[in-house]
Amino acid sequence: MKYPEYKNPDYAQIAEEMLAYWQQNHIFQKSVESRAGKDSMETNAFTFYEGPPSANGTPGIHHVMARTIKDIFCRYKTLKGYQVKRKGGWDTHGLPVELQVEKQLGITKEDIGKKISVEEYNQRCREAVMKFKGEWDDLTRKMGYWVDLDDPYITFEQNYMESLWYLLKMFYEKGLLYKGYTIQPYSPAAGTGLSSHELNMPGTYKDVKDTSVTAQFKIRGTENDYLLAWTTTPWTLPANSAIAVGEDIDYIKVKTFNPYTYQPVNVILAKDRFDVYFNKKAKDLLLENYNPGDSLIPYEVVEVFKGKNLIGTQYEQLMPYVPLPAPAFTVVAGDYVNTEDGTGLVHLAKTFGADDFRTLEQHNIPGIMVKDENGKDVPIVDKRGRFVEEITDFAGMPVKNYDDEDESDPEYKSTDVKIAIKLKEENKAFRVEKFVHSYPHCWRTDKPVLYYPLESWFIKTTALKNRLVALNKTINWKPESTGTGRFGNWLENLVDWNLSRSRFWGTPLPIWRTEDEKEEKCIGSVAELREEVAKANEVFAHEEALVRKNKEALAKEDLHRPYVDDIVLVSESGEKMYREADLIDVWFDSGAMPYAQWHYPFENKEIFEENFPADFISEGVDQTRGWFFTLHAIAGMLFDNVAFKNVLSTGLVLDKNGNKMSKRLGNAVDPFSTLKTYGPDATRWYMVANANPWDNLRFDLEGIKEVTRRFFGTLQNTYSFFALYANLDGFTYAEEEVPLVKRTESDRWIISKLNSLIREVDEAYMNYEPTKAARLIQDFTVDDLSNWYVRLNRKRFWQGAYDQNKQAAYQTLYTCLVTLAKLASSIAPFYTERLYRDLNTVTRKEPFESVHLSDFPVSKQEAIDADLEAKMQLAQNTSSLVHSLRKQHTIKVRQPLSKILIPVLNDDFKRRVQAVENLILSEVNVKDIEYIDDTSGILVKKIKPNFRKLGKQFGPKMKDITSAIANMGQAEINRLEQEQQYELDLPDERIKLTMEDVEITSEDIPGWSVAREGNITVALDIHVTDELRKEGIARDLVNRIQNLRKEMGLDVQDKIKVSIEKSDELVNAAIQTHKDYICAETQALSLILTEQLNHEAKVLDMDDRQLKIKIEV
RNA sequence: GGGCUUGUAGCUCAGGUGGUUAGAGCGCUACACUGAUAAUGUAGAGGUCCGUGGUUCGAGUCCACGCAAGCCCA
Repeated sequence: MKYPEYKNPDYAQIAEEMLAYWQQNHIFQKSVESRAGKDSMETNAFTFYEGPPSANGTPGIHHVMARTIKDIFCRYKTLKGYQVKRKGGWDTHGLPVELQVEKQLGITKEDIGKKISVEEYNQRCREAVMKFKGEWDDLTRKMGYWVDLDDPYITFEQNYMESLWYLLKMFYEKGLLYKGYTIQPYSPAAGTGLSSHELNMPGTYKDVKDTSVTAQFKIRGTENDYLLAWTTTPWTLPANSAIAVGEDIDYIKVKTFNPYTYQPVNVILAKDRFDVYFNKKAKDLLLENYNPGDSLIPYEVVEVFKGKNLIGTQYEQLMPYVPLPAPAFTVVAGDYVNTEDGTGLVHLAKTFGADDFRTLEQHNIPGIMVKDENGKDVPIVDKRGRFVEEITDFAGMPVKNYDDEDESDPEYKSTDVKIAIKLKEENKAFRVEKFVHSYPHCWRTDKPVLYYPLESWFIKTTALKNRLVALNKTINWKPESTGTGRFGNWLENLVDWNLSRSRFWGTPLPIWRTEDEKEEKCIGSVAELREEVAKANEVFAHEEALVRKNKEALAKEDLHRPYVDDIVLVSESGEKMYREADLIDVWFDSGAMPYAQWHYPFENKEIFEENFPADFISEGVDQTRGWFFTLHAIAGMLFDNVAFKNVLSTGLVLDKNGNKMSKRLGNAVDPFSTLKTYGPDATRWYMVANANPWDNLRFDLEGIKEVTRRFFGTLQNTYSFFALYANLDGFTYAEEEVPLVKRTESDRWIISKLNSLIREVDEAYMNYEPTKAARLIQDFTVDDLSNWYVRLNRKRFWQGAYDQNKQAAYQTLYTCLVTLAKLASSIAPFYTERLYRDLNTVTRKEPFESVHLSDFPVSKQEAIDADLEAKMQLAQNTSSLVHSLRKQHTIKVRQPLSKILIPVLNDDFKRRVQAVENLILSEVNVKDIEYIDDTSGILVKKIKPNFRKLGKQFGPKMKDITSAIANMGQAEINRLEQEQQYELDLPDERIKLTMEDVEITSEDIPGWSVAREGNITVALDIHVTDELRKEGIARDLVNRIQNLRKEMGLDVQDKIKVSIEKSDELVNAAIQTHKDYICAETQALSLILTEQLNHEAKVLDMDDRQLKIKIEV
């Protein structure tokens, strides 16, 4: 059996072949099954949760990135012996699906229930949502992402939704699910709330000219001190119940006069806003010279202070229609306060602004509310956008022009203007002016939108905030900052989770209420729903239509709208109960997947328990407040546990210029064509090796090409080299393992490096650092294995008998290759499969039919030889220096030189160089190394302070020490070396230096051309004697003959006869002297020098001369 | 407006705990190698370490304030 050899490997094709191999042999299933626990008590499960994608769009290249990361760690853990089940999943509900269907049908939300029934609409959604499942599955396979596609969880399935209901009921029973209100965009003209999507539609934001008021809020207990706050919605002023300031903003108190009432006032505003409110022209006017009505009003700054000094200040209610007790009318801190417009003090009306609501909620300050006919708290503006009775002066007035009044009529006064007039009269307005700003309008009615409290169902996440924060601290976040920063801050500033969505395609909220809202029920399972329906049907048996509808709805076996909406239940007191119309946030769907994917608790209880929480999840960083949060919230609140122990959040995939990819701009990279062109291995490798997964990736196809060439090309070349000669020699690893001590230095070195590599790569994977792992593997392959080990050992493979030395070389290289295949298999699963199988199928060293069924290599500590690694480093650096010197003098490597000189400053250094002396000599084609030490008398030394050590010790005196050491001459350095210590004179003291306090290097060898790097200095003897010249010519000749052999198409073992026409003396002598060498190298049976060659001879260029030669087989 | 991330060579990226010549690959230029060869090696050019202050004997590294880009949230 031979190792397969390939002419031009096509990596995409290799992937296709390996994919077919996996499918035929069920490798994925085996990789899971073969890792089952040895007995039932043993649990070696490594649990991974798949964040469900939505299949209503086609996958992009960023999905390849995200899924590569997921795949890497699942494969790695499998190699480490864990059983990693990966259940796939599909996210199927939500707004994007609805919008897609609406677009496709050419309808809007308005038309649902009119032009199209909810039933049909939802049916369309159900079809649309799996539209591209085929593409997704195809990509999943082609990119080598191992996930169970046959039995995925699907969020719209009845079982899945039943688990959701169960969880919702858990929340409900813990008192964590409640109905409250939230400030949302609301259109009084249309009588409906607007989604953020509707608010983002083009044309909703328009520039309008509104009346803005800077109001004066009188500070309690002062005569005439006022806080100034600015608003573009004066109609919200009657609802004011607090004022926000920025804690670090500078504020000033200014003594001046009210421009409308002319009364003296002291007003407080941000220092940065001073110029806007006070006219420079009045700066020199005196307060005492002011006359009421003067157009220029004098002013004087009397105090400057920070915002935090204002916090807690109490003020009088501005428009006291509805009284409130303290802590209302207090100054609080708001992180959103700025000084770009307004006064730097922000008026807060709890019912009419989201920030306002949140801030006041945090400070436990109530909003201004009135009771409606049912005794329920309602805002002072009704749902039609009009003031309620209690706002006596303005009762019934619309807060915006909702009555289509003619605004161009000179008599027209908006409610805002009327409020402004009243404030002016009452000495409560400091400035009133028109202000143009962008304000949202309802896309249906074109009328202004209000921010208004609307009822919603909430999960009371704030109740368990501290627990959620504490649990988060046990999670290993990659990168850490996402966990402590983005996610941690989000938890610290948690607000209750608004579950309600007014939509159609989603999981219905399982809550039924009586019309008077006094009784309610939360349903936690299908069985419970059946029971309740049975009860209702009994109580309402006389209402045939109701009973029939209830029965029909149940029979649908579907928990979606509209069926559940048709179900009427009965309350304890015998009232009818109707379902709350809301659907729940789709994030609840995905956050509940740990339970719902197993239909917990109705089925699979054990499986769930074994697989909760997840050991590992990974998604884009944009999921922080999405999936990561909902997973965490549900697990933390209901199960008092984390949902995942390790999480890697991935960055974005941008185009090569750093721009966001979009199909519209045409810079999106098609994943299918990329995989087809470059193959999945190079694509995955590039993505992982190029940047850390949490950093944004600038995706450039050129990068994939580079990876293909540099890493895969080199690895493939190394394999080809091995295969070529192993096949010739019949190496199948059948012989005994050659013990390490019997292998060469370079064998032991590469094996040492390999074992170091195993340890480091293992660590990198373990720490969820795939980029580090990829780079380590790549550097080892290219630099250590290919460019050093193989290059230096080439001859061992094609020269000489098949002896132990040669076997050691094969064994060493084989071990490196097969280990690399395993280490890299998590990232490049296809190519490494080919490599592993090409090797293992011949040797049968391991019983596995796939690299993915093998075990992760174990680093052998005893094989790691740090000293040897250091020595080889020395050899590499020294060789590099010699090459550099040759280069300077344009002496090619083929020309042998007699010696190099290396200054040695200590015995240890010398010992190390000597150990690799032969390597260096053959690498740089030099005959000898001469070591120069003190006794030679030609060494010039250089001394430098050890900054790290001396700095710690002497700190500020470093400048003096540095110059004192720089002034030490050769004699002083020698004295230090001999006595191991030295008294250093500083300007005002004398300190003792030891050898550890300095670094001594050799500077120069007088009269020689030297090269230096770090602590190595090398000098090269560039004198070429005739002997050396002849040897160089012989080598040149060998090289030319080898080229001719190749041109002639000869095989490696073919023998030849060589005739050469005589040339000058030197060449002739060279050929004669080195005849045996030339013949041996070129497989020549004879080499004859003749007077003249006929026309068949080839003419060779040998630098400055030509040579006629003839080769016969 | 807030939170978080990123900013080092033309490009993509490394640069534990501060230490005196800031590195790699690609690209470019030159040379070499030629039984791994549609490979490979060596060398060279190329830097305001985003900016400004500060701490320190010493800052790419620590601190503050900015700038730019990105994400999420308002």
